[in-house]
Amino acid sequence: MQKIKAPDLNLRLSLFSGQVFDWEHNRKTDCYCGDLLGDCASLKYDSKNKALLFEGTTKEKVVEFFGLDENYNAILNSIRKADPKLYSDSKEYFGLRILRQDPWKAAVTFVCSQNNNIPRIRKMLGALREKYGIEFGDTTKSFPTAAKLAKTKLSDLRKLGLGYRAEYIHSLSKNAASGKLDLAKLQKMPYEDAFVHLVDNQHGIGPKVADCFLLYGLGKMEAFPTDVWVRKAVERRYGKELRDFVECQECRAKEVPYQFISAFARRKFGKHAGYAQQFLFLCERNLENKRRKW
DNA sequence: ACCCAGGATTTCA
DNA sequence: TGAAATCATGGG
Repeated sequence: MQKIKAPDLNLRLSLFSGQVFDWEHNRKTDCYCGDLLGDCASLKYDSKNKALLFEGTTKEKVVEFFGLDENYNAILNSIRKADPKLYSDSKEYFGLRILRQDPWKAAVTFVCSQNNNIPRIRKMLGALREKYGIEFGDTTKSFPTAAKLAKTKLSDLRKLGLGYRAEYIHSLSKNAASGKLDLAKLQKMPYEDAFVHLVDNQHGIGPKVADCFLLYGLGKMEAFPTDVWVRKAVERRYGKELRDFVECQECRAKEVPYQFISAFARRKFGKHAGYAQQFLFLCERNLENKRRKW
Protein backbone atom coordinates (compact mmCIF):
# COMPACT_ATOMS: atom_id res chain seq x y z
CA MET A 1 0.00 0.00 0.00
CA GLN A 2 1.10 3.55 -0.62
CA LYS A 3 1.29 6.05 2.16
CA ILE A 4 0.56 9.71 2.67
CA LYS A 5 0.91 11.91 5.72
CA ALA A 6 -2.44 12.87 7.17
CA PRO A 7 -2.09 14.05 10.77
CA ASP A 8 -5.47 15.71 10.86
CA LEU A 9 -7.67 13.07 9.30
CA ASN A 10 -10.17 10.86 11.05
CA LEU A 11 -10.92 8.27 8.39
CA ARG A 12 -13.84 6.58 10.11
CA LEU A 13 -15.63 9.85 10.89
CA SER A 14 -15.11 11.25 7.45
CA LEU A 15 -16.52 8.17 5.75
CA PHE A 16 -19.38 7.55 8.19
CA SER A 17 -20.80 10.94 8.98
CA GLY A 18 -23.61 11.05 6.45
CA GLN A 19 -21.59 12.34 3.53
CA VAL A 20 -21.08 9.14 1.57
CA PHE A 21 -23.13 5.99 1.78
CA ASP A 22 -21.18 3.42 -0.17
CA TRP A 23 -18.17 2.57 1.96
CA GLU A 24 -17.58 -0.66 3.81
CA HIS A 25 -15.49 -1.24 6.88
CA ASN A 26 -13.71 -4.54 7.38
CA ARG A 27 -13.46 -5.11 11.11
CA LYS A 28 -10.77 -7.77 10.85
CA THR A 29 -8.33 -5.73 8.79
CA ASP A 30 -9.66 -2.29 9.77
CA CYS A 31 -9.69 -1.44 6.08
CA TYR A 32 -12.21 0.82 4.41
CA CYS A 33 -13.27 -0.05 0.88
CA GLY A 34 -15.29 2.11 -1.45
CA ASP A 35 -15.56 4.34 -4.46
CA LEU A 36 -12.96 7.09 -4.29
CA LEU A 37 -13.60 9.47 -7.17
CA GLY A 38 -14.22 6.59 -9.52
CA ASP A 39 -11.53 4.25 -8.20
CA CYS A 40 -12.20 1.12 -6.20
CA ALA A 41 -10.04 2.03 -3.28
CA SER A 42 -8.89 0.38 -0.10
CA LEU A 43 -7.82 2.62 2.77
CA LYS A 44 -6.37 2.13 6.19
CA TYR A 45 -5.30 4.63 8.79
CA ASP A 46 -1.94 4.18 10.51
CA SER A 47 -2.52 6.09 13.70
CA LYS A 48 0.98 5.50 15.03
CA ASN A 49 2.50 7.40 12.13
CA LYS A 50 -0.57 9.53 11.48
CA ALA A 51 -0.55 8.41 7.89
CA LEU A 52 -3.16 7.21 5.45
CA LEU A 53 -2.41 3.98 3.61
CA PHE A 54 -4.12 3.49 0.29
CA GLU A 55 -4.27 1.26 -2.75
CA GLY A 56 -6.40 1.09 -5.86
CA THR A 57 -6.20 4.83 -6.39
CA THR A 58 -3.72 7.66 -6.70
CA LYS A 59 -2.21 10.07 -4.22
CA GLU A 60 -3.75 12.96 -6.14
CA LYS A 61 -7.24 11.56 -5.75
CA VAL A 62 -6.73 10.81 -2.08
CA VAL A 63 -5.64 14.39 -1.46
CA GLU A 64 -8.57 15.70 -3.46
CA PHE A 65 -11.21 13.46 -1.89
CA PHE A 66 -10.27 14.20 1.70
CA GLY A 67 -9.19 17.78 1.08
CA LEU A 68 -5.77 17.06 2.53
CA ASP A 69 -4.37 20.16 0.83
CA GLU A 70 -6.48 22.37 3.04
CA ASN A 71 -5.17 23.95 6.20
CA TYR A 72 -7.32 22.05 8.63
CA ASN A 73 -6.25 23.92 11.73
CA ALA A 74 -7.04 27.21 10.05
CA ILE A 75 -10.59 25.98 9.54
CA LEU A 76 -10.92 24.95 13.17
CA ASN A 77 -9.49 28.25 14.35
CA SER A 78 -11.97 30.11 12.21
CA ILE A 79 -14.81 28.15 13.81
CA ARG A 80 -13.34 28.81 17.23
CA LYS A 81 -13.44 32.54 16.61
CA ALA A 82 -17.05 32.38 15.49
CA ASP A 83 -18.22 30.10 18.30
CA PRO A 84 -15.80 28.89 20.98
CA LYS A 85 -18.46 26.55 22.40
CA LEU A 86 -18.94 24.75 19.12
CA TYR A 87 -15.18 24.49 18.78
CA SER A 88 -14.79 22.77 22.12
CA ASP A 89 -17.85 20.57 21.56
CA SER A 90 -16.35 19.47 18.26
CA LYS A 91 -13.06 18.30 19.66
CA GLU A 92 -14.17 14.69 19.71
CA TYR A 93 -14.73 15.00 15.98
CA PHE A 94 -11.25 16.22 15.20
CA GLY A 95 -10.14 14.99 11.81
CA LEU A 96 -13.56 15.02 10.24
CA ARG A 97 -13.23 16.13 6.64
CA ILE A 98 -15.78 17.51 4.24
CA LEU A 99 -15.31 15.15 1.34
CA ARG A 100 -14.99 16.38 -2.23
CA GLN A 101 -17.07 13.81 -4.00
CA ASP A 102 -17.81 13.20 -7.62
CA PRO A 103 -20.42 15.83 -8.54
CA TRP A 104 -22.81 13.59 -10.42
CA LYS A 105 -22.79 10.91 -7.80
CA ALA A 106 -23.29 13.45 -5.06
CA ALA A 107 -26.30 14.88 -6.86
CA VAL A 108 -27.97 11.48 -7.06
CA THR A 109 -26.94 10.55 -3.53
CA PHE A 110 -28.61 13.51 -1.93
CA VAL A 111 -31.71 13.31 -4.05
CA CYS A 112 -32.00 9.80 -2.65
CA SER A 113 -31.43 11.05 0.88
CA GLN A 114 -34.62 13.09 1.11
CA ASN A 115 -37.14 11.86 3.64
CA ASN A 116 -35.15 8.68 3.98
CA ASN A 117 -33.03 6.76 6.42
CA ILE A 118 -29.39 5.88 6.04
CA PRO A 119 -29.66 2.09 5.70
CA ARG A 120 -32.08 2.52 2.86
CA ILE A 121 -30.05 5.24 1.18
CA ARG A 122 -27.19 2.75 1.12
CA LYS A 123 -29.47 0.12 -0.33
CA MET A 124 -30.82 2.39 -3.04
CA LEU A 125 -27.39 3.56 -4.16
CA GLY A 126 -26.22 -0.04 -4.09
CA ALA A 127 -29.09 -1.06 -6.35
CA LEU A 128 -28.25 1.69 -8.85
CA ARG A 129 -24.63 0.61 -8.83
CA GLU A 130 -25.39 -3.06 -9.13
CA LYS A 131 -27.89 -2.66 -11.96
CA TYR A 132 -26.30 0.07 -14.07
CA GLY A 133 -22.69 0.34 -12.97
CA ILE A 134 -19.60 -1.10 -14.58
CA GLU A 135 -17.36 -3.73 -12.99
CA PHE A 136 -14.44 -2.12 -11.28
CA GLY A 137 -13.71 -4.21 -8.23
CA ASP A 138 -13.81 -7.85 -7.32
CA THR A 139 -17.39 -7.63 -6.20
CA THR A 140 -18.35 -3.99 -6.54
CA LYS A 141 -19.35 -1.82 -9.45
CA SER A 142 -18.81 1.81 -10.27
CA PHE A 143 -21.55 4.36 -9.90
CA PRO A 144 -23.53 4.66 -13.14
CA THR A 145 -22.93 7.70 -15.31
CA ALA A 146 -25.60 10.24 -16.10
CA ALA A 147 -25.57 9.10 -19.72
CA LYS A 148 -26.27 5.54 -18.66
CA LEU A 149 -29.18 6.49 -16.43
CA ALA A 150 -30.54 8.87 -19.05
CA LYS A 151 -30.95 5.89 -21.37
CA THR A 152 -32.77 3.94 -18.71
CA LYS A 153 -36.54 3.83 -18.71
CA LEU A 154 -38.30 5.34 -15.74
CA SER A 155 -40.23 2.12 -15.24
CA ASP A 156 -36.95 0.25 -14.83
CA LEU A 157 -35.62 2.77 -12.35
CA ARG A 158 -38.78 2.34 -10.37
CA LYS A 159 -37.99 -1.32 -9.83
CA LEU A 160 -34.96 -0.42 -7.73
CA GLY A 161 -36.97 0.66 -4.72
CA LEU A 162 -36.14 4.31 -5.13
CA GLY A 163 -39.69 5.35 -4.36
CA TYR A 164 -40.86 8.67 -5.73
CA ARG A 165 -37.22 9.70 -6.07
CA ALA A 166 -36.99 7.56 -9.20
CA GLU A 167 -38.51 10.25 -11.37
CA TYR A 168 -36.26 12.88 -9.84
CA ILE A 169 -33.20 10.82 -10.71
CA HIS A 170 -34.60 10.16 -14.14
CA SER A 171 -35.12 13.84 -14.97
CA LEU A 172 -31.82 14.75 -13.36
CA SER A 173 -29.92 12.32 -15.56
CA LYS A 174 -31.77 13.49 -18.65
CA ASN A 175 -30.85 17.05 -17.81
CA ALA A 176 -27.24 16.14 -17.14
CA ALA A 177 -27.04 14.35 -20.47
CA SER A 178 -28.69 17.17 -22.41
CA GLY A 179 -26.82 19.99 -20.74
CA LYS A 180 -29.77 21.47 -18.88
CA LEU A 181 -27.83 20.45 -15.81
CA ASP A 182 -24.25 21.52 -16.48
CA LEU A 183 -22.12 20.33 -13.60
CA ALA A 184 -18.93 21.95 -14.86
CA LYS A 185 -20.66 25.27 -15.30
CA LEU A 186 -22.22 25.05 -11.85
CA GLN A 187 -18.83 24.40 -10.38
CA LYS A 188 -17.58 27.70 -11.74
CA MET A 189 -20.58 29.67 -10.58
CA PRO A 190 -20.70 31.50 -7.24
CA TYR A 191 -22.49 29.60 -4.51
CA GLU A 192 -25.61 31.75 -4.49
CA ASP A 193 -26.15 31.56 -8.24
CA ALA A 194 -25.65 27.83 -8.34
CA PHE A 195 -28.07 27.37 -5.45
CA VAL A 196 -30.82 29.35 -7.14
CA HIS A 197 -30.32 27.54 -10.42
CA LEU A 198 -30.61 24.15 -8.78
CA VAL A 199 -33.68 24.92 -6.71
CA ASP A 200 -35.48 26.69 -9.54
CA ASN A 201 -34.67 24.39 -12.43
CA GLN A 202 -34.05 20.89 -11.16
CA HIS A 203 -37.09 18.89 -10.20
CA GLY A 204 -36.61 17.12 -6.91
CA ILE A 205 -33.85 19.39 -5.70
CA GLY A 206 -34.94 21.67 -2.91
CA PRO A 207 -32.84 23.84 -0.61
CA LYS A 208 -31.45 21.06 1.56
CA VAL A 209 -30.49 18.75 -1.28
CA ALA A 210 -29.06 21.65 -3.25
CA ASP A 211 -26.81 22.59 -0.35
CA CYS A 212 -25.65 19.01 0.16
CA PHE A 213 -24.81 18.76 -3.51
CA LEU A 214 -23.06 22.14 -3.53
CA LEU A 215 -21.04 21.31 -0.43
CA TYR A 216 -20.10 17.67 -0.95
CA GLY A 217 -20.21 17.54 -4.73
CA LEU A 218 -19.07 20.95 -5.90
CA GLY A 219 -16.85 22.00 -3.04
CA LYS A 220 -18.83 25.13 -2.19
CA MET A 221 -17.64 25.24 1.38
CA GLU A 222 -19.98 28.04 2.40
CA ALA A 223 -23.04 25.88 1.78
CA PHE A 224 -24.93 25.10 4.97
CA PRO A 225 -27.26 22.13 4.49
CA THR A 226 -29.96 22.45 7.12
CA ASP A 227 -31.82 19.31 8.03
CA VAL A 228 -33.89 18.72 11.14
CA TRP A 229 -30.80 18.09 13.26
CA VAL A 230 -28.90 21.14 12.14
CA ARG A 231 -32.02 23.23 12.58
CA LYS A 232 -32.35 21.99 16.14
CA ALA A 233 -28.70 22.69 16.82
CA VAL A 234 -28.90 26.23 15.44
CA GLU A 235 -32.04 27.06 17.36
CA ARG A 236 -30.68 25.62 20.58
CA ARG A 237 -27.25 27.24 20.36
CA TYR A 238 -28.03 30.55 18.67
CA GLY A 239 -31.72 31.00 19.47
CA LYS A 240 -31.73 34.67 20.34
CA GLU A 241 -29.08 35.62 17.83
CA LEU A 242 -31.08 33.84 15.15
CA ARG A 243 -34.38 35.48 16.07
CA ASP A 244 -32.78 38.92 15.94
CA PHE A 245 -31.42 38.12 12.52
CA VAL A 246 -34.77 36.84 11.27
CA GLU A 247 -36.66 39.80 12.67
CA CYS A 248 -34.48 42.11 10.66
CA GLN A 249 -35.67 40.28 7.57
CA GLU A 250 -39.29 41.00 8.50
CA CYS A 251 -40.12 37.35 8.42
CA ARG A 252 -43.55 36.39 9.74
CA ALA A 253 -43.39 32.64 9.35
CA LYS A 254 -43.65 30.59 12.54
CA GLU A 255 -40.80 28.30 11.64
CA VAL A 256 -37.64 30.06 10.53
CA PRO A 257 -37.47 29.51 6.77
CA TYR A 258 -34.57 27.55 5.36
CA GLN A 259 -32.88 30.44 3.60
CA PHE A 260 -32.74 32.51 6.76
CA ILE A 261 -31.06 29.80 8.75
CA SER A 262 -28.43 29.22 6.11
CA ALA A 263 -27.90 32.93 5.55
CA PHE A 264 -27.48 33.35 9.28
CA ALA A 265 -24.95 30.54 9.39
CA ARG A 266 -22.99 31.98 6.47
CA ARG A 267 -22.82 35.35 8.14
CA LYS A 268 -21.55 33.66 11.28
CA PHE A 269 -19.14 31.10 9.82
CA GLY A 270 -18.38 32.55 6.41
CA LYS A 271 -16.64 30.25 3.98
CA HIS A 272 -16.43 27.53 6.60
CA ALA A 273 -20.17 27.24 7.14
CA GLY A 274 -20.06 23.80 5.60
CA TYR A 275 -17.62 22.54 8.18
CA ALA A 276 -19.57 24.20 10.97
CA GLN A 277 -22.68 22.46 9.73
CA GLN A 278 -21.01 19.07 9.82
CA PHE A 279 -19.87 19.57 13.39
CA LEU A 280 -23.28 20.87 14.45
CA PHE A 281 -24.90 17.85 12.86
CA LEU A 282 -22.69 15.37 14.66
CA CYS A 283 -22.95 17.12 18.02
CA GLU A 284 -26.72 17.29 17.83
CA ARG A 285 -27.19 13.67 16.80
CA ASN A 286 -24.77 12.59 19.46
CA LEU A 287 -26.95 14.28 22.05
CA GLU A 288 -29.93 12.26 20.89
CA ASN A 289 -28.26 8.92 20.56
CA LYS A 290 -24.74 8.04 21.50
CA ARG A 291 -24.74 4.96 19.33
CA ARG A 292 -25.44 5.29 15.67
CA LYS A 293 -24.63 2.41 13.44
CA TRP A 294 -23.10 4.08 10.49
C1' DA B 1 -50.07 -2.29 12.26
C1' DC B 2 -47.33 1.57 13.38
C1' DC B 3 -44.10 5.53 13.00
C1' DC B 4 -40.27 7.50 11.07
C1' DA B 5 -36.72 8.97 7.79
C1' DG B 6 -30.08 14.31 6.63
C1' DG B 7 -37.35 16.78 2.06
C1' DA B 8 -39.71 18.41 -2.07
C1' DT B 9 -43.88 19.27 -4.40
C1' DT B 10 -48.62 20.02 -4.66
C1' DT B 11 -52.66 21.65 -2.74
C1' DC B 12 -55.45 24.39 0.04
C1' DA B 13 -56.91 28.28 2.99
C1' DT C 1 -47.84 33.60 0.96
C1' DG C 2 -47.75 30.27 4.47
C1' DA C 3 -49.29 25.99 6.39
C1' DA C 4 -50.79 21.22 5.59
C1' DA C 5 -51.30 17.08 2.84
C1' DT C 6 -49.03 14.01 -0.11
C1' DC C 7 -45.40 11.47 -2.09
C1' DA C 8 -42.92 5.56 -2.25
C1' DT C 9 -40.64 2.55 0.43
C1' DG C 10 -38.21 -0.04 3.94
C1' DG C 11 -35.94 0.16 8.64
C1' DG C 12 -36.88 -0.20 13.45
